[in-house]
Amino acid sequence: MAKEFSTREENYSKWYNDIVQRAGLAENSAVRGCMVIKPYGYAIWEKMQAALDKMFKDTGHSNAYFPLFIPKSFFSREADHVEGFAKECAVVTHYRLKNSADGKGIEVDSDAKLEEELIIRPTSETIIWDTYRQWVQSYRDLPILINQWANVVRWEMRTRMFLRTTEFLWQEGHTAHATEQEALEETQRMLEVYAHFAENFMAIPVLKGVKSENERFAGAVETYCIEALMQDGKALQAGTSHFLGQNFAKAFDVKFASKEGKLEYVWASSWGVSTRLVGALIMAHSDDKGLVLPPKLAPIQVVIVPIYKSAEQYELVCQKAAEIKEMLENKNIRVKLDDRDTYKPGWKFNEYEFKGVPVRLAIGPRDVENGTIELARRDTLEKEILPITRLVEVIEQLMETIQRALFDKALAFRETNTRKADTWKEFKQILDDKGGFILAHWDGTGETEQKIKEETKATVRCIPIDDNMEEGVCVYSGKPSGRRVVFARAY
RNA sequence: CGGGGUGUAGCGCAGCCCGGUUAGCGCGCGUCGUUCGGGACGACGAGGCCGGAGGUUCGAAUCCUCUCACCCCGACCA
Repeated sequence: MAKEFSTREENYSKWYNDIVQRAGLAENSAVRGCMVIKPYGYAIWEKMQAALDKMFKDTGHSNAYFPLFIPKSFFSREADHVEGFAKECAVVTHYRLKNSADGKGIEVDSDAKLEEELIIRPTSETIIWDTYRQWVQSYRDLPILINQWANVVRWEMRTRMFLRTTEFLWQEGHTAHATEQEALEETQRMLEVYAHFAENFMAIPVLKGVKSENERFAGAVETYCIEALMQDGKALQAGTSHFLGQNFAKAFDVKFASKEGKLEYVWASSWGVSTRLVGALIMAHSDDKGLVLPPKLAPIQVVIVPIYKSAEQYELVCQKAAEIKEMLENKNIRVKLDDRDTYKPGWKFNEYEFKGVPVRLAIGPRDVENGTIELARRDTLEKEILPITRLVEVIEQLMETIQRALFDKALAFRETNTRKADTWKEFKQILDDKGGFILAHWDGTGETEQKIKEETKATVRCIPIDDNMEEGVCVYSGKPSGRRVVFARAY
């Protein structure tokens, strides 16, 4: 009996929640706004971590860990930074509990008030820069290239699984450099790393660009970003890399003696991606049958489902399946043999389909006899029967093929959903009818952006990094513009 | 914080308007048997302080008051 599954058409956000739940990625916890990331969901995050971590190491970074708590006073050091985060900080005020007077419960011990309140990090710039001050004296101490994998807390009013939760997991890179040029290069290098990761591992095409002033990170001079388009036509910021200038160095007094013997402030960058990427992955590729995962990030790349009637057949088929599993594992393919006798084959087919396993193999007595196996692709839902002798070769090939097919499909979707708008009417029309990315001229002012946002909910997603300069007039104000920027409604 | 909604079995819900004695259904769960190439079927069975507190009443899941929790929509955001 088929279970109901919401479709994207009917109710996009319900479809999304169904996938998260039914694929076993995460569930709501007892704490409002916080989720439990379940093993399968966490396995996807671990795959992301592994790939990113390697890229960070390959570009010269080391991992370290800084405290979860940040003294309140640190926050006020950088003016824009406090203002940006003040409204969403969780604060620790006490360090002890005691039994309540009526003996029925437990309460905060008012005698145990902290002298200085601690903020639970919404991001770590402040504590890291306070630390870097100790580490830097000379140009010889630079650059500092550090990343940390951590959890952060931002007290959001409305949350959605993976896309916006009160606590989330991420990585944050924090680098210190002797020159502006070097810091800027670092910022751009990491943006490239993110773009490469998104496109080659997540199979999601991204636009690289710069944020408008309104959307810039609190405390940054410039925020670079990668923007992806989801299947409902909304944009999702998939990663950011900030050029911090000397803002934090000045706020935390981080100076170094240059080769010339002059005392100068250090230049900085910071960059991060979060578990939000899991949400992006879901919304970019999945279909009405469930999750669809790109092979490079799939915790299970191939699942083998044995088909049998009798106990003898079970033995026979499972033995063959185990051999196949080993053959594939020798090629570093992640294989699961689901030999549970407690579920039927049909049930398993559906199970792995909504879990997004890229390739499913089914093997039964007939196959064992004929030396064949049934192979089904999750992305296209195509099935074929092939000789076992060709299997390893075919699957190795298929991993590449599926990875590429998902990217191509997502790219084609983005291309058909990227449109130019030259008039205000056209602009609104596109948003109402179709959504997607809109390339339009903008006068570059925060006021205009704000007005556009109020009237349409669309924002400037980014000012693309490319050479497509083109004179025009702002779609809203009619003032001159030097290039088109990307607008969209966003997550 | 505004506006709307929902709390009944592990999950999804009906019952409530119009109070009535053992509180129901589907999925899931357990045992047994037949099944097994796209979510099998039958038989039997387990599982509920009807969100919490107070009130009205001979009698409350149902009516009243208060309270708590969660969800959706808006203002903020990776």
